[in-house]
Amino acid sequence: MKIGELSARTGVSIRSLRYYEEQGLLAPTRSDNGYREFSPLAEEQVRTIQLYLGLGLSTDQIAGFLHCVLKNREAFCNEVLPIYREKLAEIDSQIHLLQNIKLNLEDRIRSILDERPEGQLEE
Amino acid sequence: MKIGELSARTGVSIRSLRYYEEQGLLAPTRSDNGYREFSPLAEEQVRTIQLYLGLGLSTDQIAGFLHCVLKNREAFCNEVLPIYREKLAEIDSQIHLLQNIKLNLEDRIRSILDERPEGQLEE
DNA sequence: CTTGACCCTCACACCAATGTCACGGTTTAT
DNA sequence: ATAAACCGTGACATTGGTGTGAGGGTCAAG
Repeated sequence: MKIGELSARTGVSIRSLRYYEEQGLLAPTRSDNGYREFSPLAEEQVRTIQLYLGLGLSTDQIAGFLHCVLKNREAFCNEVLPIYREKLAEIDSQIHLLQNIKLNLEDRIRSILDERPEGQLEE
Repeated sequence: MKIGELSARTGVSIRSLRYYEEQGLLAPTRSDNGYREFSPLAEEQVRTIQLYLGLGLSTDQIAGFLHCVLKNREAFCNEVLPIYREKLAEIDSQIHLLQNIKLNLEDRIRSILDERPEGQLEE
């Protein structure tokens, strides 16, 4: 199938599909006229890519194990687990950072409300 | 004081101080030779800017209330509270997003470990 | 007068996936 | 044959605070 059909089937923009190819995540053949020709399997492949992107992985990381997980169960691809753990640690530290900011903001909001219980105006 | 001194006093890079001026957060005068001349108050001002940046506010948002909070208590600057609330909502939604991803990752890690209790290798 | 430590402006790089032009070739249907 | 609907490549924009480098003034001490 051509890129337009793959895009329509998956909901992923043509631009992104071309980008995935550039990043080594898709490897369509080329027709005589230069058009990309995708196998029917590409549809599931694109959904798989989207799934990993949704987990916050980069195309680089996905490229490291995509060929394996397309053929095997994830559990048998040794590259996956360390990447998951790395990502999890990263997410955790982001969450902590955001929670600190959140507490700080809540404190400051509370201070303002305490200090200005009425709807006072200024400036 | 000149920009180098302000940078040394605050720990903020010269590059950033120039950027803050560009964004309307600092307004140094200029000496005859074109050098920026900062008032002693600029030091506290820079610390205040850093504080708000640390809360995740943009220079644009800070510019909206900085002149007020430098003269009054925060509670009397009406622009502050809505921005805090907006930011808080944003932070909250980011935390939720990250927590969803986190749960997802943890599930997937658990699945892998369940499915592969031994240190099996492949590929 | 020279050296070195300042200062200035302008401008590109970064991160990473996606949008969006421009410009041009191909195919399909009328 | 022509228009519409595809497809191709290339390249710039986005986000936003900061790093970095080029190229060039200013000034104080020796």
